[in-house]
Amino acid sequence: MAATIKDVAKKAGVSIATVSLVIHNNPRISPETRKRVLQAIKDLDYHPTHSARGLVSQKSGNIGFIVTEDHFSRSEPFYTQIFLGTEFQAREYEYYILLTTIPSKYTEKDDLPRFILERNVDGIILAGKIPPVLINRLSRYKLPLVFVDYFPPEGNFPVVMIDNIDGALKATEHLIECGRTHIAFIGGDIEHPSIQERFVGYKMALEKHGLPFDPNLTVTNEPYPSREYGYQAAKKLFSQQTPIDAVFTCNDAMAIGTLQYLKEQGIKVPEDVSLIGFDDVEADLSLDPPLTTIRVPKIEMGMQAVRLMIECLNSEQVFVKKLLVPAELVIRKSTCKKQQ
Amino acid sequence: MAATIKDVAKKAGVSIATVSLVIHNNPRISPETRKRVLQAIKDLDYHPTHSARGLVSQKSGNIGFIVTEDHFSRSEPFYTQIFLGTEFQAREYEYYILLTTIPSKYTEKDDLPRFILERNVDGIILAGKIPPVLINRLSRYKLPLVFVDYFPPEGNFPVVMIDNIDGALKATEHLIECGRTHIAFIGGDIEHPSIQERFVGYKMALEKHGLPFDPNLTVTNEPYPSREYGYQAAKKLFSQQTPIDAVFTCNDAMAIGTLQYLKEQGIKVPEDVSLIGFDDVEADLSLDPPLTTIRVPKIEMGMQAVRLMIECLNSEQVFVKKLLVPAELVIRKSTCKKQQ
DNA sequence: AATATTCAGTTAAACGTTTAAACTAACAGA
DNA sequence: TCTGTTAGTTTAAACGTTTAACTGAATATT
Repeated sequence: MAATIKDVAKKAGVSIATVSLVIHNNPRISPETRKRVLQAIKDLDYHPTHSARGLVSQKSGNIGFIVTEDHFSRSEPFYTQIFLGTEFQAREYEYYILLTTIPSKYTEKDDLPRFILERNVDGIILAGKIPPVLINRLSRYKLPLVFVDYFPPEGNFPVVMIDNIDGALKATEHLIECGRTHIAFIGGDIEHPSIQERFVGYKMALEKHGLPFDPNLTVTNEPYPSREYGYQAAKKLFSQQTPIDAVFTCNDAMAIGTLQYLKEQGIKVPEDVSLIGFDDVEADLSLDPPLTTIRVPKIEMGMQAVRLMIECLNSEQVFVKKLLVPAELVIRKSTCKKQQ
Repeated sequence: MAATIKDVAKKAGVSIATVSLVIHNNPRISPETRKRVLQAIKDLDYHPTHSARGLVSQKSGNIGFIVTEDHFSRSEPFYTQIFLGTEFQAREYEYYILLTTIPSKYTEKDDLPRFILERNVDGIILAGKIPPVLINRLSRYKLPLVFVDYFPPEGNFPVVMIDNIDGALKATEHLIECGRTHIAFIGGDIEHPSIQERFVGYKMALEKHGLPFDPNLTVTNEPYPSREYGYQAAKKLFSQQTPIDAVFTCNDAMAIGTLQYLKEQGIKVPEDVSLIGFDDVEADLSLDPPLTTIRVPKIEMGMQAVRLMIECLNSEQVFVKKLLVPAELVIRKSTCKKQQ
């Protein structure tokens, strides 16, 4: 049987309270006693039991992680990486992460995650789009909620978001630094908040560098940011007569479609048209040429979410911090300096 | 504050023991009392607290999940899916999964996962290759261990494995049913147990259907089952004069490499040469033609692992069951009937 | 010298359950 | 009528911690 605090106390010749105080670095304990206790702890390989601690402290030591089923199991492991980030950081702070997936169309009838009912989490991190009805139900428990990669439409919560504007700015500026002056934007569905932000970043970069904004160079009405629609968008763009020497697509999937179209048309990438995406998905590397893109630091986002959560848990008053994590330019072979 | 068993007891006018007995369906309780208690539980939305239960029952209600860092975060979400499977099944049985990643080169010096020290898991599921030194350390705790997708070289543990032989058999038989008679095998590193098994399945299918086994049609000495080596292997294979009308590659990555080579050589897939892979990775769908392959039921494997674990936890004597989960043929466009 | 303060530790209650053992009332058997 | 049995419920201990309140000794203050 594993050692308990009683065994340690007996071995060190003190009361169990003393052992506990030593563990919590209480200054009331004399150096000698502390040393004896520490030695006993080591000898017996003692570690306080999770449940016992949890019971008396009324803290579970766990953080819940909620994500919809399809988000978590989709092929691009975006949320998996975020989850992994939370795991790393939680371990650091001696918390456990309890993951649960929920149906994408969560309704009032569906169960609440069990960890809430059993009071087995001290707070909850929610990743990606979460049905409002669930958010409502959760807010009734007075657990801190932290959102990652989703800005809840109602309520005021701590969130960790990608800095889309900054990322798009970096992408566009990179193209400008390559000497490109006719830079197109392919955006998929402009209703989507992240895409809107990326569009803003694009325009900011143009303005900052004194380039004109030409609506003819933008396609923002495709229904979905997929490869197929990337292809379609490129087709629209290049069927006009406007000259184009660079394209910024708002995600890598669309960039891949665009690339396919350009190749079919015999347009050389990166020489004739330089191409930059957004996301940094696995497929980028096996493209020809490998895609220059903006990397989203997924692991980092997860870590930040946990840090926000810890702050919430340690502070008395509710506090709401919104965090933008910067995306990073990854230069590969689909962009290059323009030959004059 | 959330309701406790005391609140329920008071509301129903019984002792807390009665409430507990009702919850555990103890037959000693009279129907009327039971009904009253159940009503009170419902009214107060009472759920027993996890830590309190854990403390008194000396069970954590958690199952640990260990996987190496690189396995979990690699691009193809193989272990993520397995993990997800464990989550689904664990939820069913009212267990929580506690995931932790470990360094791939785990040494004696590295920490044990915290959930072991804190006695916060009742058993551990280990996915993928696990360093023997860790297995040794873990076996000293008397927690049940269940392995998924890895057959530990020492010791006798419950395991869940892919039925590689059956999968390879299915793949090869599919090619035979397509009327192919000169079927090549590309295997990567034959030292790897799964690859050996797939090789066995391949040979079994040939024998079963009275086709000769020709060593010239096999490449099994590539260092690593990657796209590049798939390309190389195909090159070796097709540089000989032996006719080939189908190829079974032991995984999809090598199939992709092989496909690239065949296209470059102007060999038509699936007409001239039909091609089948193994694994069913995401990329298969965006190939031209989309790859016929053998799907590994990852979610199912995770679920099975949990079921095995539950059996371990509920049975007194140690028991060791080995499970092979069948892989499934997924027909796409890279295979077709041979034109005579 | 008497009293107050500080130091270093102990005592005991509490957290929310489970469960063996004890209890009580009703009933059956003699 | 007394004893034994059974059914239904309660009592109380236990699980392994934390921590407020307490104690006794040593030291400081007057």
